[in-house]
Amino acid sequence: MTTGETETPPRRRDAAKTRQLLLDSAIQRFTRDGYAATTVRDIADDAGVNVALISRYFKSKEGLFEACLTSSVDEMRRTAGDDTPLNRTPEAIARQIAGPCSRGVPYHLVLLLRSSGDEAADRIRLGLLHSYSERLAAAAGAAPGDQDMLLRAQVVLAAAAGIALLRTKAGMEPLASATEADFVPPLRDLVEALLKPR
Amino acid sequence: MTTGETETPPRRRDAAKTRQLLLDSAIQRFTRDGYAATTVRDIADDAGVNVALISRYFKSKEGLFEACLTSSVDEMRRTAGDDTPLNRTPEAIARQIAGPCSRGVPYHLVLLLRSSGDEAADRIRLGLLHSYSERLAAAAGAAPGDQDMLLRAQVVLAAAAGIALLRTKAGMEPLASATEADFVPPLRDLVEALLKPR
DNA sequence: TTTTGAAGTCAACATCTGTTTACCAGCGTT
DNA sequence: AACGCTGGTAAACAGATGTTGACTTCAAAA
Repeated sequence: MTTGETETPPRRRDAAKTRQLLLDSAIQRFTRDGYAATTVRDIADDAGVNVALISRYFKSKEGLFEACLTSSVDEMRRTAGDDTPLNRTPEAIARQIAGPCSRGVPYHLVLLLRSSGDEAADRIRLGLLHSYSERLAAAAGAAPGDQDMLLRAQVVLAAAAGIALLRTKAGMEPLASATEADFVPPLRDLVEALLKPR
Repeated sequence: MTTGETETPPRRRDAAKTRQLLLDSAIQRFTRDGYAATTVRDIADDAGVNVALISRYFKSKEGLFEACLTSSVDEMRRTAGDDTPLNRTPEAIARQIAGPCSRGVPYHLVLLLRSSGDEAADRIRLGLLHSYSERLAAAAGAAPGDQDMLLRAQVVLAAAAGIALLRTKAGMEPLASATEADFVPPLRDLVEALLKPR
């Protein structure tokens, strides 16, 4: 055989699809390795396209990172979104936090933790974190403007982010290989304790 | 005046002190910006010495990072150390987590979260995280080998790390500028809920 | 079929980054 | 005072990295 691999047909030209391919690869890399440790060549290779296309479609590496954040934020709003607050029992919240760290809320939270030093990216990040924590506070039955409960909601959010990070990165047992079912009971306790009506 | 700044006398020659200067600057940078986003020139400039000294005293950037972790771990063991478990009430634990994020446990935890991709560094990190979580579980009255309680202790640790990270990085209000006193009540609730004897 | 514009590639660029090598300067010893 | 050792500096190197501009190739419109 002439080519080393199982010959993929030369990939029909499609700007939108290529853009999405780059976006997906970038999200994976940025989430796993962080902004600074990821090179545009890594991303392009993962996507199987040429490096120059990153500059073309996203203007720059920072532009690509912003696009990743925006995409992640959108998907987060869609999936973990604006369903009725009544549904958001501690159990349901805990289950979201405990979800698989390869996708879902924990996955997005880890990306949200990544920083590029770019100001626009920081605003996007802050926007989601803040709105999410407000929804969390509301779900706990807090009146709008209840700063104490808002702080507690943000503590929950921060805790979820930290847990997601350590689950994937540190390899600390038994946390690293605990199943979703293992996580729900402690996390339910955590959410209940922090978000209980006062 | 001939020099632009308030003339410091040309810094007496002292290898140990210079080494420590580099270590301090490196810890600050690595903690704030992460491993990949920090350059050895940044560190050297902060310390006011020549870049080449990093290679001399720490062999390489990775060597310096390992030294930072080791130093941080040592100090953590010393300060938040092996005092009698009886003293470690939920209140005391919460107070440690709520401490100033510019030093103390939260500060060290953020550095511990940083990754260089280096295997030796990962071992150091993992070592502390694991031993710390075991002490936490023991303080909660868990029998040795109680995997369930160990998992809960690691959740506490991860939560503390996430909170420390978001406190310093994201600028999310009211969390970012909450005082130590603001943090203690919610964190006491968190610790009690997760580490209560079962 | 020819034309045309967009999709994709290639190679070069300027800069940055970690590291090394050769050199200089202070301080104690003899 | 001369020596030597060690702390410190400067400059250069090789490789990596983000970005750009010219070029090629494909597919649809004319």
